Amino acid sequence: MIQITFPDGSVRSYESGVTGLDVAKSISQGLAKKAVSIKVNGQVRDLSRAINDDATIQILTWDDKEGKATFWHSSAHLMAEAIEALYPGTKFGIGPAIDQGFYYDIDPGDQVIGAEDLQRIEKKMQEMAQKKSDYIRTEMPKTKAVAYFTEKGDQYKLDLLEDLEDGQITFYQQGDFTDLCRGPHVPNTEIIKAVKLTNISGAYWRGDESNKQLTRIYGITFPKQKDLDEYLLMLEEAKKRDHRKLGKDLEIFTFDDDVGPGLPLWLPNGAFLIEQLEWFAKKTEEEMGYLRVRTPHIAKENLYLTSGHLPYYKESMFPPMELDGTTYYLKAMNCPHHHKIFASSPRSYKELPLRLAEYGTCYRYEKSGELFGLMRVRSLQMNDAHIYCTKDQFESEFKRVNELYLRYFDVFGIDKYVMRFSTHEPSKLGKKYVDNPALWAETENMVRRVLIDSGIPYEEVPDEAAFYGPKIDIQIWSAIGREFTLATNQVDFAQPLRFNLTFTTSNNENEHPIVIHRAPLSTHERFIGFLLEHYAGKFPMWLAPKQCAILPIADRHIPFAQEVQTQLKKAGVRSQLDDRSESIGRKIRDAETGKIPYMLIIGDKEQEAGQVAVRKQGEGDQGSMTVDDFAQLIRQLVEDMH
RNA sequence: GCCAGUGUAGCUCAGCUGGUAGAGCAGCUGAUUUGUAAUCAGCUGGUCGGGGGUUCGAGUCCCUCCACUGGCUCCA
Repeated sequence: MIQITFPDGSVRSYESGVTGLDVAKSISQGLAKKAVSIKVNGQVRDLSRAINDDATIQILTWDDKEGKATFWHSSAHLMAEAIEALYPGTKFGIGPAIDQGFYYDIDPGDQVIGAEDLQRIEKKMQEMAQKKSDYIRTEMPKTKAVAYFTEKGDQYKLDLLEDLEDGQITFYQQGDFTDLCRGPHVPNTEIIKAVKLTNISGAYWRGDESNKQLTRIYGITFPKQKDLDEYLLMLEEAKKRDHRKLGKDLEIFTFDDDVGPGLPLWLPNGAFLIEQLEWFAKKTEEEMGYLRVRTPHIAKENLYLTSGHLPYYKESMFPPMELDGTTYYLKAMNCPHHHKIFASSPRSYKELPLRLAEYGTCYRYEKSGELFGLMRVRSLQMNDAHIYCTKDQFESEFKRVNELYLRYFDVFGIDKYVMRFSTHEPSKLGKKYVDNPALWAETENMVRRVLIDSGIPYEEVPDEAAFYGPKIDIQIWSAIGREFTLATNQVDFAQPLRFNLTFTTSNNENEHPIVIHRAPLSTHERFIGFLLEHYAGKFPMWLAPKQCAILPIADRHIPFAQEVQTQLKKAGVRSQLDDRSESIGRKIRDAETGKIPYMLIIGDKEQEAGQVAVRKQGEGDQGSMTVDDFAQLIRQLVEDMH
């Protein structure tokens, strides 16, 4: 007999060799039906595998994150089975579960699988799922596994096998499909009730651009049709938040073929947002001791040779311009210009930390396939600043920058993000990274300490640092789920050396400062794209281009409405007057869909009482009040930044 | 850049197997003067992404370029 400990701490005795499914059944039939896999001593396994020793277990279902992973991984196999049946000779790469579903990378050879094939595959999967095929786990020696895939001619699986240790290789089979796989899997296909293949795209084998591009098919499956319906509904809702749609509807920005891809044109509403953000950033930065500078959009090649960017970054820069025998580049980053400002006069330790800030305009030649609305563009304006400090000041300066981030995040209500701490890979010193092991270790430790001291949860990712130092990034997700770096905060001990930036210490010695690159409000482009989605177009009062719409009921109310507008303008409230000969219902509808926070309805009653009837966007009638009271309400909301 | 797809009026979209463009909204004009999410009528508007080809004839078929979309790769 063995002792099995459950998540609630209770312990039961079972025969040695009992399977996960038996254990689930012993608790309840319901659980046994829902169970997809089992966690045994922290390791997720098939329900059918025997448990031979005392163990702590947890039966996993669809409701568990790891249960979903099992479910989707098995679904990927089901999709592969369907593809093999429909497109014989297809070779298979990898087919993992992901956050929202699964994918399989396949090589259909000469056959082309396009979007219209997805429904066919979906149907086949549903048919196959109903056959209730068991997922059968087998083990075989590597030599036999190699022989199997050699016979099948699947070079991808052979490629994967090469990296596996000798010994027993596990396979899973369901129906006629057999796959090299670590597992685990659901007991049988029947549990997969609803299938949706979401999209199809290319993906390089093993993520390497120099490898062959395979066809990747993404899908998602559910144990109930209702879950799928809900998921599809959620996708629809997300599309409504897409900044590209909102940006068009709310007249924030546009693109034009004659201007060029990735070069946004800011419409008046967008320009207003930019100016409000700049006002806010400048005010905040001034409070925190930053000095504002301004630099040109281009510079000589030499500047980027000195900075070290050119070899690393050339592909991302616009092609050079030749002027009078000299090569110029459009700037892709502001730091070299700022370093030159630091270098423009002898610096004393008494001046440090020196914080130079600029909403600098940069141009980056992003590959055409990478452009994405406002989130990924070729002209961008960065909320940039460079802080030059001594090693002793570094930790407190870095901390101050973090505090600035948190302050901003509080103002904008940004709570769904991941703080990512990127460190270097010691074996790549001198290649990918500047060769200064001591400074890497020292600064990485300082950054880590700041994060821990501030109690900020973070994820550490090795080998993702900038070439000049470690960094932290704030990762966010767009409405349609694409990941972006919103803000960044980077340490740089390399460029001060390259530019030979120095300051005089209190001992009258020359020393190199450390530089912190920071862009807490990202770029105007990405930040406004993010805000559009974050607020679903309903900007807080201080950012709303129009704070209220004045809606006269009949034409005879227009003169009073104009008076109201004048009065509001004097009080600093931004309004828009709808003097069309339209019904009040229509005017309200247009203001509602235009996401204007407040509507002021003016009819006979209001005119007589010298008041306005206030309606709040999305909420409805709020009753009447005087214009002064309304202006006061708006001013208060602006002040609270709500 | 790569793979797959899309590209018809300002916007959202019809247009079957090739016979030479259509709706709703927006816009303009007029009527209407409205009480909390679309008043009515008339009119304007497109070298069907650009170029080339096949054909008696191309929005529809082929080639090519451009842009966009979904991913991959890469990054604020």
